[in-house]
Amino acid sequence: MDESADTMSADELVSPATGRPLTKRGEATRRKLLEAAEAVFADLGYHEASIVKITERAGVALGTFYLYFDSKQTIFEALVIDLNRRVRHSMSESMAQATDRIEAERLGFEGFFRFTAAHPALYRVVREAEFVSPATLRIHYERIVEGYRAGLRAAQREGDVDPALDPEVAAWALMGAGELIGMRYLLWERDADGRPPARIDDAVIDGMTRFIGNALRPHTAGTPTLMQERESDDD
Amino acid sequence: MDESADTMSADELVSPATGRPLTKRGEATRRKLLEAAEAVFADLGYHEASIVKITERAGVALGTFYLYFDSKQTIFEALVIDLNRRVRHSMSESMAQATDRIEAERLGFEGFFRFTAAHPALYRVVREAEFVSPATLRIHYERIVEGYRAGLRAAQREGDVDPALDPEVAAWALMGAGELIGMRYLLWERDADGRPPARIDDAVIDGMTRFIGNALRPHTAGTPTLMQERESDDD
Amino acid sequence: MDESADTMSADELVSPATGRPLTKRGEATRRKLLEAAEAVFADLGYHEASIVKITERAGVALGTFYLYFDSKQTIFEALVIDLNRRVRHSMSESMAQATDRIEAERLGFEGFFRFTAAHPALYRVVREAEFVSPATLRIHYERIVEGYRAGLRAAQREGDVDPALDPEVAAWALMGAGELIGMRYLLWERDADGRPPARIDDAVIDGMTRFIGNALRPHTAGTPTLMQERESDDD
Amino acid sequence: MDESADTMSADELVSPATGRPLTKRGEATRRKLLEAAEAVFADLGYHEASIVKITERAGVALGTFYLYFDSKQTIFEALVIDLNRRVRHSMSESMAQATDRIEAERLGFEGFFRFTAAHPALYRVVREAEFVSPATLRIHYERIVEGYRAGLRAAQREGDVDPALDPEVAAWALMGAGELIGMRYLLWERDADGRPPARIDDAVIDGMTRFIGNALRPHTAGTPTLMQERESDDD
DNA sequence: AATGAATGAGAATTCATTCAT
DNA sequence: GATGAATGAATTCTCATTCAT
Repeated sequence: MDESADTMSADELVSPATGRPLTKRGEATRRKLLEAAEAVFADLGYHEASIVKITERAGVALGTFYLYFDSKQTIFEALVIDLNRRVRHSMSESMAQATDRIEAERLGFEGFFRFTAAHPALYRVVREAEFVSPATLRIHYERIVEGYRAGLRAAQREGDVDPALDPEVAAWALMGAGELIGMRYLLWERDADGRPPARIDDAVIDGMTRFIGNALRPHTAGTPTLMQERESDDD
Repeated sequence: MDESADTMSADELVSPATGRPLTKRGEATRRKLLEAAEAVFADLGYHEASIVKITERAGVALGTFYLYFDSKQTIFEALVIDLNRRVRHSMSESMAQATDRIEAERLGFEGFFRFTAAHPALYRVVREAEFVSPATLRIHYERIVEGYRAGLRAAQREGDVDPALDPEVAAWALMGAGELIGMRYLLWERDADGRPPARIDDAVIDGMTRFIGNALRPHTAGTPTLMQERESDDD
Repeated sequence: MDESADTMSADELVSPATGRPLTKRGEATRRKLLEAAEAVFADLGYHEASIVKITERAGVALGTFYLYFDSKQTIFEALVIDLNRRVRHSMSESMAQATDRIEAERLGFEGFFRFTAAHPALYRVVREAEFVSPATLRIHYERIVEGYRAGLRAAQREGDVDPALDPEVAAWALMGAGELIGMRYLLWERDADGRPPARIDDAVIDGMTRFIGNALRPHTAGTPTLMQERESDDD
Repeated sequence: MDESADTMSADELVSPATGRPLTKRGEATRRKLLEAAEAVFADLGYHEASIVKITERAGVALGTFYLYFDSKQTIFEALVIDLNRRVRHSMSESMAQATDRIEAERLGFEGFFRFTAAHPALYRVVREAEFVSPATLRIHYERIVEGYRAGLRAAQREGDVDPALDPEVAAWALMGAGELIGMRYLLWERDADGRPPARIDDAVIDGMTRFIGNALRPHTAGTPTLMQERESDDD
């Protein structure tokens, strides 16, 4: 997996202290910190992690941290954005193999699962953003949904996906389904030796595929009319 | 909504300090603490919350806390378990109205959304358990999945749900879908006045209903065969 | 000198943390902290002083500090107000011995000098307030000026002090004169052994007395007309 | 006011790093640093000021600072000495206008007030020296007192000033009086718009003039005898 | 001469938990 | 049962100073 090729989007990095662009040496140190932060947050979660632990792991002095990041929260956010880029990269690489639209969606999941399996602890980092930096989590989800939605729309135009589906709603539903499946069968699962699995069990993948296929594929007849009887239910 | 009838499962409460069962007065204090904790955790999240804030809100002295709970984590766990009970109550109450199996699933979602809408900040508490007490979150999810799975199995036996679906996998997928939809359209959404909506927009509910209906309903022909060509993909 | 009788004005002390009134034990601890702070600020000045040093000197744990004071600045301010009370006490005790109005003013200085000589390092604390908490320094000066001004007014009514003097301006001038004399001849002066003097040299007291006497006493004739030629001089 | 003509006494400046005399370019950089330091110390006070802020304001790199000054304290001291020169310049320029001895003293005050009014924040810098570099503050005060004392002595010889006054003591008293009046009526005073006044109110100047005139002028008869009854008062 | 990255000691502050009353 | 004072480890962040380039 080469998604970690570059660790950070490089658009004009500047020192938060001086506001000046980084020198080459500075950029290298910044990268060391980001990599250390990734490891530490994955091991300990956001709240157990500390800046000392990050700088120790990066092999730099404590004060150096503040040359590159304003706070623990700042580096966390940078990391989430970076991880988002890498997950999407893994997903789109996977989807590129697809021969049809629905298969593409399925392969998107596989790319997602592959990333999660390769960095089991890391995906936890992303989810913790809900409690650390909600705005950043929104960005993460919205960027993924955006890809899904575009794919679903295109598939609807070509008749591969049920035209009655709302692509936005379906995209959020699919992402949620994928996350929980990933959490349940990758992060919680342990094999006989107590180790996390390298990939999701085939049976689960089959189940997931069927579920997605059902949900998305166009249906000829007898389609749902249930919602007609929805009445205004309140508490 | 009467799901808050009793705030805590009451099976033989004992003081963690003395190990003795609680007196009536003791039970009242314990309940006050739990209610205060609910409010404080909802307002501030787990890490910003503090024992002093909880005891202040409960109107008891700091030391009193440790008469009833071992630690901040303990009371948090008690709260999550309690919330789980209340969410499931809301769901099953809703499902009881259903006239058919698939509608029951849809109504389950509505019960879930209703609870979330009524206590927007509270459901955040449950999700935060992933980072505070993962074991407790598993319990929460598993209890919900259990209900789903049983429902799906029964529906499959009666031919209302696609027999090819794995009920366990489908249950996790559905729950994930529901959570993300809830988060997106209840917790993040704001109306014109910047207030969270009391309920999910009808169009979204329709979209969700279609999605679920598709995913679950039995399909006569041309069913997915895509997975046959799944090959061992690695990193 | 008994001006240190009570170390703190006692009007309803409350914990800054809980806002509740202090118990007897709490008040004792608070006093210990205040006394330690007095010593530490006097030894080291505001910026070299630290909360650890204060609590170590007080013999309490670091965290205890925050049960009684919000910050280093807060305890400093409390101390300045307290010292102000004690200086004024020393001054008014001294003035009570006077047999005439002008002598009273002179004795006021002596009371001030006596306090400064008894706590040489301490008066530095008060002056440092200019840079730490200007508002508190204003309070300090204004309280002293208030006393002066009242005394001068009364003396003017009885014909003991030049009726042409502005009592407010004269009060500030006198206070400034006293402070600098005190600084020069008490805080800077060292005797043969390098020790600060216990009192100001008589010759200086005489000089000061003459200066004050001149400045305040009514003058029969040839009084100043200098200001007539003051013209609007600007930069 | 041209007192800022040269910002630093120029007797053979050398680099503290190399010990070598400064080049022309070096002197320019040194001056930039000193001017920046003046602004930063005035804005923030000694402790809030930082070397980075000074170098940023000067538009040079952080490391450059140590080419010209040994430490933060060093540059502060250099600044105080410089300000002292400028205050005295302002005072003597003012005194040169006087037609008699006592008026000269009054005009000295006006020069002092004019400087303070023109650089309200700056005079604070000088006073802060008491806590940063007491030795430097002594130099500052002693240089001013020296001028006063000489003036008073000359005036006494010519019979313009009370011969019974101790010129040294009177000088310190006058300086203290001037400082507090300046602080009270220039630095604390705010006009209707909340802005510091450009000059001291005439009434205050009049009051001050009367005070000084009284204190210094020779008095024909009935002069103070109060001090004869001074007895050794101790604690 | 000038640069700016790196350093690390030191500061203030928080808070879960204990325990004597 | 209830109280609330005391504890102290741990955390984040600042900044004067050094030094390799």
